[in-house]
Amino acid sequence: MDTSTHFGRIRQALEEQITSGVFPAGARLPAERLLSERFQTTRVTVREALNSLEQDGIIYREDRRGWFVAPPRLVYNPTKNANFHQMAAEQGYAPDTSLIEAHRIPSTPQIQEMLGLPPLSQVYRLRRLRSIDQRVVLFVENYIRADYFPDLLDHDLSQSLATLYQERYQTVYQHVAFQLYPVALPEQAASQLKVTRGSAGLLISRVNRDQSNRIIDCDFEYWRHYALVVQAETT
Amino acid sequence: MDTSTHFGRIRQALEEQITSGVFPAGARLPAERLLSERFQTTRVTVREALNSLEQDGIIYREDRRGWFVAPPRLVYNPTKNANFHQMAAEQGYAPDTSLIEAHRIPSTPQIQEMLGLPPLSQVYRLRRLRSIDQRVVLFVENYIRADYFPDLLDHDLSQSLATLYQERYQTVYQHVAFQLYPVALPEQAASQLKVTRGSAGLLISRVNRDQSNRIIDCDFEYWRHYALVVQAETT
DNA sequence: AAGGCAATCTGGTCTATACCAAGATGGTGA
DNA sequence: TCACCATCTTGGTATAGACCAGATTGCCTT
Repeated sequence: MDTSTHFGRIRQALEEQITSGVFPAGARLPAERLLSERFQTTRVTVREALNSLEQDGIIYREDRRGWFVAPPRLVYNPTKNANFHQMAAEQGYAPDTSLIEAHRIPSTPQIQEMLGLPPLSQVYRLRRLRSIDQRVVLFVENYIRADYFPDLLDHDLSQSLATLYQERYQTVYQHVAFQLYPVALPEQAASQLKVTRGSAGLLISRVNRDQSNRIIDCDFEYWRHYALVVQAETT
Repeated sequence: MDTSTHFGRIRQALEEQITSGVFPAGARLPAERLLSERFQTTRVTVREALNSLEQDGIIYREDRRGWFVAPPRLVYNPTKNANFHQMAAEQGYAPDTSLIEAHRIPSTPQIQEMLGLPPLSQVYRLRRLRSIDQRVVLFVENYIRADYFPDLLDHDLSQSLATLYQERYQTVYQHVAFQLYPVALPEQAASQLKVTRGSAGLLISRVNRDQSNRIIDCDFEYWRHYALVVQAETT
């Protein structure tokens, strides 16, 4: 690390205190104003150091609540039959899903194209928020073919969809196409994830097919960028 | 976009001028000082708007040279037998590779583990810089088993390794395991990519096997984050 | 024509300060 | 007991400067 600048030294000092355990994962850092006193500098410079650490995924912020030490990244394999709860549990985290909304709505052109549906088709739209160890890391929108899953909304939607499909509809994820790209989090995702609008994030969109190769749903996953490392392999 | 703030309005104004073509892909934006005059504000606020656009991958900076409009993202499929030149050409870009250095060196513990090598093994380390349409987008380090590829350094190393392996060594990429995560670019990658240390980037590391399932090389690819969208699918 | 140097332009870093708006907290009254 | 409100704390946004160091450019010298 470059310690020739004031901001570089602040960055390094904080980083050391984090890795040495003075501030453990999940801990809140001292307030910006306090840090600027401690380091004999201004808030502007402190914020540059904090932004830099945030970029690196070492800390994250919650809007007007403070800066926190980021926990280790979740390893995410989008090619495996994605089950958030199972994946998180296997890695020793305590996962949780909360349902924000669930509706049956007419599909939009974009969704029609992704799902291969004709205009005016009905889809379910789920919006859910997922956390590991009480930390919100993922805001996800699912769009699901309504004709394949009658009465879907009557079930518990805070569980894994993969599980629900399998147990109630004899349907399993078999094939997935995904796109992944770094973005700044859009308004809705940012506010749900309680981060500042424009924070770095990762958008993963997937189109899923079942055992008969029918497209059954697609989703848009907005991840906090520090929260995961994507891993996959092919043969 | 939120235009309730000064910085939000600046952001939107710039974004409109970019999407409307006033500033085409690759164009340089006016200097920060000039923008702050135009928008009747200060450099600090202008820089916040620019940082926000940068996060979104709409613009990028080159250290002390200026701000530029980002070209469309390259679609990258890490599961296909990765050939940078072929991939870029197929998408209508003009790719180029320049060799920074190529040595035969003793492997480090990290590399030994990734390649499954005993201590003291020799590997080739290549450092290369890759660009599309004259814009540097990727800094990549390759570590290659020296025992499998005698005299590798005598060949043209600014071409695709996949091509070289195939034509000279009857070896093809067959299987790849990759990890991908958002990072702040480390010192060396940032300076090679001519961006500010700490800029957002994407690190993709891969371990490649040949048709006999032998591990033949691994690499660390540091991408400018705006430069690509990762895409893959599985069956 | 080629090389080197100096002026100029650019973003990078920094100080000092101010006000705003949302989150957290604790007390008060129904 | 619980809803509400005032207060305090926090980060978010903004102003108005300043100096530094690398990149660029063009002139001047050889």
